[in-house]
Amino acid sequence: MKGLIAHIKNYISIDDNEASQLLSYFKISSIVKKELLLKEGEVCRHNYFVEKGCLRMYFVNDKGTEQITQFAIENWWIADYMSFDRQTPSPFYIQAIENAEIISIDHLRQEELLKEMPKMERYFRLVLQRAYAAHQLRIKFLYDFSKEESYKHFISGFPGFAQRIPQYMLASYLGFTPEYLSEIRKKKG
Amino acid sequence: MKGLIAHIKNYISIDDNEASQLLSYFKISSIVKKELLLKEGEVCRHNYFVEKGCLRMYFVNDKGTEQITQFAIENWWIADYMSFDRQTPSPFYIQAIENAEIISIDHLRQEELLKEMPKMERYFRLVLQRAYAAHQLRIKFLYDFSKEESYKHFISGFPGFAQRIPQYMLASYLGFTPEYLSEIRKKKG
DNA sequence: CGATTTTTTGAATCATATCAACGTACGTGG
DNA sequence: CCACGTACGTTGATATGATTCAAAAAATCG
Repeated sequence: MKGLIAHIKNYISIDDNEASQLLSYFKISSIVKKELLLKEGEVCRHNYFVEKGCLRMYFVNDKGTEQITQFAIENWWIADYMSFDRQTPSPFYIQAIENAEIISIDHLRQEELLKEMPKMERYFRLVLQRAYAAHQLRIKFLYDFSKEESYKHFISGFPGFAQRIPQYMLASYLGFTPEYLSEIRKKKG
Repeated sequence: MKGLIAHIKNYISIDDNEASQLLSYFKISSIVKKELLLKEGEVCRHNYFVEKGCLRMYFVNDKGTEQITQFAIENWWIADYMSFDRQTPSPFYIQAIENAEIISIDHLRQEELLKEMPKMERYFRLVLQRAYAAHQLRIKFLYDFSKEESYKHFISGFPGFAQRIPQYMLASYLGFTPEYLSEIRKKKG
């Protein structure tokens, strides 16, 4: 829970009393590589915070290929917010790609928390604003960059992260085939 | 201001007193087609709500082509949130593509508003959560659909809207060329 | 080690871009 | 309210970045 509390303190100030109040709303769990937190067709009932490890969000397309839409590493929140918001079935999977420690809060408990501690509205607003801002930029990159540029940009933007995941997952996230990624890498060294 | 107040009331309850308090924080303005609210290199100082009309957000790529990343129509908020958050220069333009009525609030005033009326944190959180949710789905569509499917999906998802904008803008938003859009349309009658 | 998972190769193919030219529509000022 | 100019849309030929498929090579794991 250390990571989450520290993260919250980056955005709003809370005293020790409030911090311990918070704890009762969240559940911490260890999950193993490949474990699924959400499956296609299920409702996304929880909002997840990654204390440690790495998750991916993906869907399966018509051809049966897994398409990764996002990763979540330490200090990121992840959920299918459309499904979470409306409690409707999700088209996505969320899966651990490393053993991980996850803090979760379900939809109802989150509402209760926000009722009891309205200042947490500010925390979540700021987290979502930052996430939305990142997505706006991501859309720009998707339109602006060739596949090769996307790869280079990712590598330099998240140094070290590329080594944590198989290349075919990176290719999937960047929107091209593993074969083509292989070709890009060959070209450069 | 009617539209904004109604929009806020969809998310939180406010009494007449609070509603009139709100008014003093926002500024309403009429802008004409082609007018720019934000230019590349400027800081995005305002958060904009569209009461009437239509805006586009775009950037200019290396080749000098305008790439549209989003539209904003009635009842949508728009800003470059990275730039707005950190008050750093934006890579984007925001422009009216129809005469429009816009409600705006600058970064500082928004903070003052949130201090005076903390329940507005909830409003903005919910707005951002919905916007982020829409972006998550948009990323999925970008990966899932062929260009032709993107077009069909957009047309059926926003019936009537395609008629409000030139086709080359729709092509730009969907990530392909006007020539190719023309070809897609030919195929279908 | 052997078994599975991941990465690389190369050839054929496809979706989409590019460019240049022509056709159409539309709004603005005379 | 017409005519002109500019903005928008279409066409077809050619080019290209990226995919597909099948198979081999390499890395990782129990």
